Formats: sequence, C-alpha cells, structure tokens
Amino acid sequence: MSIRPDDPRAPAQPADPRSRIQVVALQLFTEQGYERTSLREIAERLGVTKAALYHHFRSKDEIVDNYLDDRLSDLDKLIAWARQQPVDTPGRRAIVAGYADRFFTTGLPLAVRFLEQNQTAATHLTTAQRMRDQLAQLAGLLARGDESPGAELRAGLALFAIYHGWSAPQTSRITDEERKRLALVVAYELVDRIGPDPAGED
Amino acid sequence: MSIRPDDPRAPAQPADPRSRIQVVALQLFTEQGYERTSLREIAERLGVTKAALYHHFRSKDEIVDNYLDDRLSDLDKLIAWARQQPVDTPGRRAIVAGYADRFFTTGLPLAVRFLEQNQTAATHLTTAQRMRDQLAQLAGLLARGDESPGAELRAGLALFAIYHGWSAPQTSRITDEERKRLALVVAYELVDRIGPDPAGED
DNA sequence: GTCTATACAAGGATAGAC
DNA sequence: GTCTATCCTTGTATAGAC
Repeated sequence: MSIRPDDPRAPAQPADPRSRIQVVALQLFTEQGYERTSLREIAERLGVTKAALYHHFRSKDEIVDNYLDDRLSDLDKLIAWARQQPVDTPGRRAIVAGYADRFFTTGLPLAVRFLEQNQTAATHLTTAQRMRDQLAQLAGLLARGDESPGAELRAGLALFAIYHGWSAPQTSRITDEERKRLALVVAYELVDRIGPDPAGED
Repeated sequence: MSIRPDDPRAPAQPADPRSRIQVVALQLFTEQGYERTSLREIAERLGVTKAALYHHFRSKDEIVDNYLDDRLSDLDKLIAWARQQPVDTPGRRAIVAGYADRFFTTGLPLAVRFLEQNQTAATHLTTAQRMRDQLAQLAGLLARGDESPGAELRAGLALFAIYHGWSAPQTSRITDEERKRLALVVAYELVDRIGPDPAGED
C-alpha cells in the first residue's frame, strides 16, 4: 500500500532531480496505477509543487516515456547479443540467463513492473509499446528453431517466469538470490522443451 | 483497437439490458483501460445516454463489481471441487484441466482478462481483489504436497499459461481448440514438476 | 426506462512572479 | 528552479421532465 522506501528491491535514489522524479513517479504508477496517480501526488512526495515537475518534463507521459527510453537501449543490446547465441538448448538457456542478469542489474524491473501493472496505459505510450515489442522479439529469438506454436508459448512464459518469480508476493521465506535462481530453473525447464524435436508436443 | 463484435472469443450478447451493459463495459475496460473508458463512451456504444446507465447501476464500479461477483461463485465451486482432488500428479492435472474447462465455458475469460489488463484498477475494487485471492487459492491447492517455493511458482505459472495461451496475440494460424489444448499441455508440464519428490529442484 | 441539463470535483497544463 | 494562481477539459454523478 505504501511506497516502502526501505524495500531492498527499490533502486537507490539518484541525486539528479530528473531521475528522482522518474523513480518516484514510476513507483507510484506501479503501485496505484498510471491514471490514478496525479502529478500533485508525485510532487507532494518529492516535497515540491506540480509546476516544478513541469520544469523538468513537458507532460505526465514524458516522465515515463523518457525513463522507458533508456531501458529500450538496454534491451536493444541484450537482443543483439541474444541473436548471436546458438540456436540450441544451451543457447536458449544463455538467453534466458542473460535476460535475468540484465533484469536484476539494470533499471529494468521498475520498467517491466510498470508495464505489467499498467498494460492498458501502456497502449497509449509509444515507448511502452516499443518495449513490449522488444520483449516479444526476445521471446521470438528463444523460439528460433521450433516452428510449432508451443515454442512461442513456452518462450513467452519463460520470460514471464523471470518477472513473476521476482515480483510475486512471497509467502515463503526465501532470499532474493534464491528467488532469482528459482525463477531461472523454471524458465530453463520451459525453454528446454523448445527445439526441432519438440518433446512437449504429444 | 475496435471492439471486434465478430470476434469468436467474444461472449454472445445477452438480451437483458443489465448484462448487455456489463459485457460492453468490460470489453471496453479491457481494451482501453478502466479509467480511460468513460461512461459516455459506454453509453454511446449502446446507443443510450449516461443517465440511462445510472438507472441500472449506481456507479461505474458497480458495473464491473457486479459482473465479477457472479464469476466469484463460479470459482468458488471450482475451488471446492479442486479441494476434493487427490494430492498427486493426476490430481493436479485434473485441477488444471478443470480450470481450463471452466475458463472456456463460463464468463471467466472476460473477467480474468479484465483483471490482467487492469491490475492497478483491480486494487480498488473489492470484488476484483477477492477474485485474485481465489486464483491464488487455486494455485495453493495445486502446490499442495510440495512445500518448496518452486511449487508455488510453478502452480501460478500453470494457471497463467491457461490464460496466456488463450489471450496472447496469435502469430501462427491455429484453431482456438488447438490453443486450448496446447496451453493445457504446457500447464501439465509445469504442475508435473510439483510433488514431494520435486524433480525440478537441483 | 430513457432523456436533457447540470452540479461538482479533479486533473493536466500554463502564465508569470521571484 | 520553484512558487502561486488560474484556465480548461473531462469525468462521475444527480435532478427532474417525459
């Protein structure tokens, strides 16, 4: 319900005002929803007024658009790298692992979580759509070498598992490191059934 | 972008005005988002005015709240039945299959898709929260007999696979029946790794 | 049961002083 | 870079006639 600034998963607050605004805004958008969060609310939490925000960003959209833009290049690099991986089981595992690594070492979680929580709002933000496309591309790379429709589904679920393993409410006591590893294990199981000899198809 | 009234996945338009309003509203909420869809827009599509809607429902919330309420009892029955299933692999498969069956033969898809697309809005609707709880309960039943955290994750993903397999944009030509069967296959793979002797844990 | 008209609140965005 | 004050639009919801 609250922002939980002590949440270890929250990114460290950066110094420059633009980034501070973006992080606070994205957090609120993720918790309460993009349209349910007003600029007044964001400004309040930062201890400033609405007008101050408009000095840094031209619109509400631009706050998130701009943030996602940076993540796009993160993902671009990952996709380019994934394209070089061999089209076999080890290659697919490498791609999933690479995604998980980036996921946990960049600003991606905040962005991906925003996308998941605000799927409809994302429809109206061009940058958000581009990011969804990129994730679909990545899934496509995972499904290479297997033309069956099951490959697509498993690839998409594998990527979702990384997100979900990290983001789902934890009922069991487990460290973040364990959660990450666990999500990866399950993602492996899924992509391991992709291939020219699809074991999962009966 | 449009409502696609010819979409075979869309439920048949019922005759009574209350249900007609609800179906149209839920469709729009799912496509555009709950808060981005105004009552004027819903009324327009139905060929009436805003005030007419208020004759049938006391508020915007009530339109969806009321619809989800009916789905709650559908799920309640399913959960009660699932609780009777044996705690083993065939039992878990039966639960997943039962969920898939209900999913495709009741008003659940519209409700679940609304939930997925409007996760943040759902936070503010008590009925939506109850429904999320129910889905979590069902996942919990799937994870019975396996205390490892992986069981939870796999159970959640299995249920998500049913939804995702049906709802994801289809790039390959495949019949709805095939999609349903495929999603079930993948869901089976996931729940098959749940158990007192967890094969998926290394 | 549906309409017209309207009250009322809230949000995004801008102007202009400091 | 931040403030106060304000404009304008849109949305939910209601009143009351037909």
